Amino acid sequence: MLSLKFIQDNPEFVIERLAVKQFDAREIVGKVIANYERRNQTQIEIDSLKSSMNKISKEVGLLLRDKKTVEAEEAKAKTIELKESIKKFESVFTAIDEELAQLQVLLPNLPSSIVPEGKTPEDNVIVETGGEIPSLYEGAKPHWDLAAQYDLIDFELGVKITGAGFPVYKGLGARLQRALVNFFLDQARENGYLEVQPPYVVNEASAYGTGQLPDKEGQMYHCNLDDLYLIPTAEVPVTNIFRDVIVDAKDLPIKTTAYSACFRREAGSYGKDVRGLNRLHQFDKVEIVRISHPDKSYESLDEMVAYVKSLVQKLGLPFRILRLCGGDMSFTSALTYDFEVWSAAQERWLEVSSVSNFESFQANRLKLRYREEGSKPQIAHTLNGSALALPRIVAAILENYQTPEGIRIPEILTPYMGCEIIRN
RNA sequence: GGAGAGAUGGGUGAGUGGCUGAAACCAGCAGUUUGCUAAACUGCCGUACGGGUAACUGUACCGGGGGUUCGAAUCCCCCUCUCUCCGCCA
Repeated sequence: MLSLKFIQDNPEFVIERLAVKQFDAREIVGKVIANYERRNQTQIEIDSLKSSMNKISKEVGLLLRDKKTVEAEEAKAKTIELKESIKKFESVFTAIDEELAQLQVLLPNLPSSIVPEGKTPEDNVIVETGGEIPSLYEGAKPHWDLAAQYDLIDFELGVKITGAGFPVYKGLGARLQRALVNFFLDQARENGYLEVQPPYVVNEASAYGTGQLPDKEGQMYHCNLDDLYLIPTAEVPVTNIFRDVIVDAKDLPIKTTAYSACFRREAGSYGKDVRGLNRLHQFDKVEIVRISHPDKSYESLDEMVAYVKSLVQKLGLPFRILRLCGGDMSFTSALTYDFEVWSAAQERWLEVSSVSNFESFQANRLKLRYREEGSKPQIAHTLNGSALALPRIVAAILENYQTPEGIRIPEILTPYMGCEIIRN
């Protein structure tokens, strides 16, 4: 979330930047500033009343010690009125503060200066394309047919066990999952990311910390009995490692990676683009997360984009990188690059990664700070990216690498797969 | 699931109503001493929100919330979490 002070100091800037995200912030910014000022005024009142109160209490203590009972009683009497005023002002303060907090979470993050104007995905800017779009042979199939033909993925079995969107991977299909996860983790490690294995279930504080709560509540599976949430991405537990933490500036950037299963309800997305592996309720993903110095976060973002690019290139998949326009960006992001790979049989681009700089937006909520030698703690910047999400990568591999003889395995994966081609 | 214990600053840990934002020790930082290292000694060493150009200063915070009291880390109530033992179990 944006800091109150920043909003107060730069109201016009906030409004102008949020317009790029197609968000009209005028009313909220006005209310935030008004409430913030009222809150501070109230705090001044309360603090001075409490200060008087503390003084009197101290006096009473001293008087009683000296056995001056009468004077002590007189002093006590003076507190009655003070106490009431404090109570009154405090309830006002609490009300204002709560309203302020509610308003504050309504404001999205400001898009960075290079975010393109625009409302829909059509307005995203293609910043790079690479790889060669394969021309398939006559009779080439979409991945869901290939998955069935080679008995790699059983969607119906998943329906029986759980429901739609929970496929069962079998044989070389299962092995391909494991191969990709291992490949991605090995690459991340070689690039200096610390591998962690986080919980797949998080508490409310964590879900709030990364911004899933309060607004995206319906997108997560919730375990009622224990009031815990299934993670929609490893970003949640991994970023929350740093909640309420003050890190040493010289340790920045902190680079962390994690594999996890991801669980998403995908409420309201039925019917469109949900065939096969295109949209699942449970899928595997390797995530990279960085904590950066504010002056270096865009450098970090560039490195992460370059890293993700190296992955799709090593897999030999045709890709393009998009800089998301204001209207297509997430609530929390300041700048996002999406990676898409070409799915040759579906003849469409599939999003496989999203790499974002959140600047201080998440860190503010997380109270994630860094300390420069000898100075006060400052809010850090957080970034994350998928590196990569498996299902659509699998879809693209199956489709792009299919031949009449079988599905070839990208060379880089053959050590992990133990074979070069998937045949019947 | 049953029984018990506990939650204090970066760590260990003292503190049962007032001069305690919190002893002591360890770690850390700065300095003195020293041929180097080590040791010893001295000082510093929490966070947040306010006010102030600033020096500085007010308030809050001892798991969270409420209560008693002139005054709460300390007493009372509720909640959460952690640990130990037993049971069950990968």
